[in-house]
Amino acid sequence: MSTAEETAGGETQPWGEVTPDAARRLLIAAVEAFAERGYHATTTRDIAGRAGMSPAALYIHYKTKEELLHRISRIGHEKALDILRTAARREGTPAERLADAVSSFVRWHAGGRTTARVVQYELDSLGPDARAEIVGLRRQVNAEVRRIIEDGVAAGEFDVPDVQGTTLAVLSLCIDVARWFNVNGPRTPDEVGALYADLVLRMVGAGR
Amino acid sequence: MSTAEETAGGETQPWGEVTPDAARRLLIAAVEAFAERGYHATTTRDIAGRAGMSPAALYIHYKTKEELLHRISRIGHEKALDILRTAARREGTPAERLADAVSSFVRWHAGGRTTARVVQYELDSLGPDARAEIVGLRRQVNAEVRRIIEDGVAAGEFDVPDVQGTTLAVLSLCIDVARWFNVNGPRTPDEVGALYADLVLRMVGAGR
DNA sequence: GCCGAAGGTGAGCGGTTGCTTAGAGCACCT
DNA sequence: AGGTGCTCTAAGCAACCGCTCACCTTCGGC
Repeated sequence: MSTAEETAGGETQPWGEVTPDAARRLLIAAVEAFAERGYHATTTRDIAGRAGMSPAALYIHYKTKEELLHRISRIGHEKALDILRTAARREGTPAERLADAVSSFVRWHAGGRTTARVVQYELDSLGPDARAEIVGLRRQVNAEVRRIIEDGVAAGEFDVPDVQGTTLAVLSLCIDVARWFNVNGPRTPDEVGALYADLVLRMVGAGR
Repeated sequence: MSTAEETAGGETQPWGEVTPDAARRLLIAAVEAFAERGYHATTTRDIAGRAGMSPAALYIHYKTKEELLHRISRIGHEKALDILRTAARREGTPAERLADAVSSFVRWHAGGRTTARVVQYELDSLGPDARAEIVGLRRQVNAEVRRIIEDGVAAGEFDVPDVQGTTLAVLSLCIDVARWFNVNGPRTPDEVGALYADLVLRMVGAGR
């Protein structure tokens, strides 16, 4: 009851862990603004305004504008990694686990497009230290997908000449959903997830 | 001889059509700056400085900073469309044409990553009118790929349940190369192009 | 030798940026 | 009643932004 992770609306709200209420409102406002206009085109006044506060209130909860992006990026990557881990470590054949990983990963990028956009496309706006931390999380994301593909190859279920290259392509395909997906478009996140899971299984030669 | 399209270095230079020499230098400087820092984080002083000129010189050749981005985006999209058209309209089986289209499209995104990054990821930084024009070019890009896939389906060579969805996925896969490709990484643009052509043929079920 | 057009510069204008400061309001403890 | 944090605001500072303007140089045509 305390930290609900979903709203009735539909978009996931994984910001339950951001504890002072005002800090969470500011962070959600920042996600929306960054997703719409990009990090550099967003002003601290805009963020504070969306949260219904004065510009100075931002600096009570965050040291700089960049710290906001850093927090958003870390929490988002941890959520993405969690989704992949859950799918990768469930029981089932490699094909089932890969399909599960891709469809849920894509659902997250499509359904939470606002968040995913910031998380995936504003990495370069972070300073060196923060970026290094996020790059570490990305390596874990890569490793998780790679492991499923390696398992499939080892089991003789997949036919993949270049495991790392294919891992990169699969992740790239999923991540780019955040760029083109349109909430008012013809497809639901579920449909895109199902389509992409099928395409990825073909890429690894799982349909024999 | 007059408008060489390639340098000995390797990266394509399709800016031969930008006619006053100073205007071309400014435009190339802008491409580099936009690719590194993003449009909004780039200052006109930075662009002019890279071109070895004073900040005011920019406004002799371009009305605004946005006009620079618009020009870059239009020329880049026309080049990308040209690459796809050439591959789509050559003779050969649909599988050969699709592989050709994907590998050359990917080569362009990987080899000219600097340009491709600006072209593909700064669309939202354009104003409404300029964006509308570029969106029109993107629709033509989509149509070109879609036509190859439809031809393959009609010929019985491809097995594709969702033609438009697969078209979107193929384009998305190619475009996202501009985001992750690293010039100092382990793969050459040619290698990525060949890998991706193979993956896409699997996606459309062309390997029987 | 003079001229006008074209390309370039140094200085700077109005506006906006990220961020700071001084202080107000308010719940809570003793 | 008086102190003590905590949250938030109004005002504003120094720096920087896109862009302009008055002026200088170069150069082909006559």
